[in-house]
Amino acid sequence: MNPLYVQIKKRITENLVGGLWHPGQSIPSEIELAHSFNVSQGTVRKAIDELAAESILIRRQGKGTFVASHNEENIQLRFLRLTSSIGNKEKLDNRLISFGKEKASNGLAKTLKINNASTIVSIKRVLTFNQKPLILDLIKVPASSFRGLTPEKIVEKKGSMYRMYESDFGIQMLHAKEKIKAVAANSEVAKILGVKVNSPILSVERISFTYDNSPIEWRLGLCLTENHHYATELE
Amino acid sequence: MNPLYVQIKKRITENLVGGLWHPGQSIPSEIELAHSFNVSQGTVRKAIDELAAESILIRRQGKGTFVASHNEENIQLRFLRLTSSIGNKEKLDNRLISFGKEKASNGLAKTLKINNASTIVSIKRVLTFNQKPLILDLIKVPASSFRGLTPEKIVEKKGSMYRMYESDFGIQMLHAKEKIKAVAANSEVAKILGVKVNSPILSVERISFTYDNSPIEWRLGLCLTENHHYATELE
DNA sequence: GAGTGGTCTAGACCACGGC
DNA sequence: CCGTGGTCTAGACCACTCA
Repeated sequence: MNPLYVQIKKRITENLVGGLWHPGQSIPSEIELAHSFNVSQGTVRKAIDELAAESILIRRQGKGTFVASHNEENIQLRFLRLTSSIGNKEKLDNRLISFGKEKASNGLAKTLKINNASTIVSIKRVLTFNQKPLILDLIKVPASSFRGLTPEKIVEKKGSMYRMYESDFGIQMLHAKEKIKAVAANSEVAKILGVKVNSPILSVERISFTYDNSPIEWRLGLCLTENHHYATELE
Repeated sequence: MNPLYVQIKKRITENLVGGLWHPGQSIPSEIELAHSFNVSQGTVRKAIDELAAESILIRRQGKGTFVASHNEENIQLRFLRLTSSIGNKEKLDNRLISFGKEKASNGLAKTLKINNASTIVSIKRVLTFNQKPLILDLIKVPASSFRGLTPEKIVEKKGSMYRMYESDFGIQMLHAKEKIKAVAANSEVAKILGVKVNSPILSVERISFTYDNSPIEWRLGLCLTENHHYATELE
């Protein structure tokens, strides 16, 4: 049998998945949860501690515990690790290049855990900072999870796909795995990003997950790193 | 005033810095620590919890709490994020290219928090996997912290600088920050890594820290990513 | 069986935010 | 002022390791 706090953690997660508590809103207080789950406050605390460490919940002293959201005022683009090397604030923009549906390849179907040849939505877009192209994104998501996804919705949210997934489809990105390589720009990429063919490009392949480690988006980001870098920390 | 458990955490850290407890060895039990610090076991527990989360201590149920070490049997190269894309186990090797002393540039002095033009040890080496060159490392550390560092010591430890820092100099690397870019190979790099000039190369700049966030090593890793990738997770 | 970390409880008090 | 999360305590019991 699992420890009690793990069971509580699971029940809280179920409430989040089930849509009982919504992103940005507060969940019941620790004392209330302790009563409704018939455990001590300390046990609820430990469960919430872990969820907070995973950035699924956010504690605010004196106010309550809140469901994490991509729609927060301050933090936009929670998953964007690319930052300017010279440190100036920059204006982000989003230009859609193509939008269409296609059949998933076997490899993609496997990583997204969907049936072979399922329909997926394929999106190509460019992120620009200060008018200059910076990242070419190729994004693929299962069509079944995103019925009603249109080019207009992408343009509307100005770059933050995850905000849109959350507010328009009730799907929350919680964590992601990335594989990073250095590659040479081919002619198409070079043209879109405005560099010479064979210029070095940072390739960032990402698989994003929602609750219970379900993969929900595959993405390939091709980034210019002349004046920017991908920042990370090791422990 | 800081919370009690933060004070306890600090006192435990001081014992680690002061060399009272050594890497790989166990520290006193929670109950003993609680008595000697005159606090409850729960408070010691919370302090240790945080240190364990930072990979500074390692808990082992039934055995005790241990000081983390780079000399662990299983985990070698704790900070190496580059892995094979095809997933086969590979044999790592280490070839020293150059070893010398020089004056720190102003920029380097600033990042390592040492005086301008202090003496630093500069090391160039290649890591090979399965006989093929994979990473060209340029490493710079303050000479004052590593008196007696010789080329022989580097060759001896076969690649793990951090093991050597720990066992030969009592300096423990705890965490690091990295900046990643894609760059083009210049002629020297191309020659050493065995690729064409202007091939795309993954550039990983790392600053490593010991206790209290003191920087102790600057490193630039130039990696081939044809068959390998840098792996990371986002939360 | 003795000793370690891991879980759980109950209750007290503190620090912060907002009415 | 009240309700929230944050800290601290004391004590009970469980789960694991090793002699």
